[in-house]
Amino acid sequence: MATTATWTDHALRTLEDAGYRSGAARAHVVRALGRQDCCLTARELADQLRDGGDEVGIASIYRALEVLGELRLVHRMDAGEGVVRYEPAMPSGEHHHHIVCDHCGQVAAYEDERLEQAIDALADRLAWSVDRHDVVLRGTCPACA
Amino acid sequence: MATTATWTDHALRTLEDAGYRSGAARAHVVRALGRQDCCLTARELADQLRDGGDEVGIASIYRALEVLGELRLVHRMDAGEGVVRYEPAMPSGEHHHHIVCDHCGQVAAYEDERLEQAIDALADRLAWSVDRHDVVLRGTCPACA
DNA sequence: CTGAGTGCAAACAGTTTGCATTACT
DNA sequence: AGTAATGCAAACTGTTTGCACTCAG
Repeated sequence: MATTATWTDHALRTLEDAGYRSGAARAHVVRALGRQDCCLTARELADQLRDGGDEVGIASIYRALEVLGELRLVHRMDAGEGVVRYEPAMPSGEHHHHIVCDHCGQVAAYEDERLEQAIDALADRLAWSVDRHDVVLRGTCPACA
Repeated sequence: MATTATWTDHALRTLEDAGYRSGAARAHVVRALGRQDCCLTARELADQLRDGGDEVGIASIYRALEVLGELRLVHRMDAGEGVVRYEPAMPSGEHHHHIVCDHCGQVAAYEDERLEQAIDALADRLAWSVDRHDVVLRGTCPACA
């Protein structure tokens, strides 16, 4: 992820601008998220931080993720197996979607412009105001096939 | 749902063909699902059954839903707020997707042919074998706007 | 100094599992 | 008769909350 520093800085600044005080736990969470290139769970985040010597209480991780989600700095994504995954959300709105392997549980990312266009066109047709979307594909990954 | 009886019968027959014995709890779950036109949670299912005088233990409901899911008779869908929703899956493969209101939590269904085509084309391009997909839109419903 | 931020442990909600009982086949 | 299906209650898992303590502003 070429934009690692960019997102981290953007996130920290957005937090400050929104009036949040700076604290160690939240900053660690932000920095760890900035290093990711795809989604991860709260536990995975906790494990990474602990392994990196920056142990953060799980409650603080959830609280940080909640705030980041409200500020639209992270995107919550639900692979559908009872765990929520989180990933940094680019301010540009650029994003990808996920495909999950039914056998090994692996989660991969993909992008597709035509899909985005279809969703935009659909959103215009609906009486709702649509501001986000998730497309989760499921199937079998090449390794499990 | 014009296909209520059809789906219920299809499901009961598929269960029998798969070698499952017929039992009251599972049959009640199947019949209740056959009456739905959109997704509902295990608890909602339990409440409906209880209100209809057919009380079924929550464990049996989950076990029935698990079996039905394996047989591809129900589709699990995750609105992303910590509860799994289930809905009957048509043998034809015909299906719809969902849009969730951020404010009131309402879940509505929609269909879009162009979206399906985009996903089919995308699936062909990927090295994975894709057999299901979910598209969840989020935003604000007309009532909350 | 004051209150936001943090961590721990307890509380919670949804789901799953162990086990004794019931009832298809 | 034998075994799958069921229901209850206990166990589990991921997430949230209450509360005392710390630290940024």
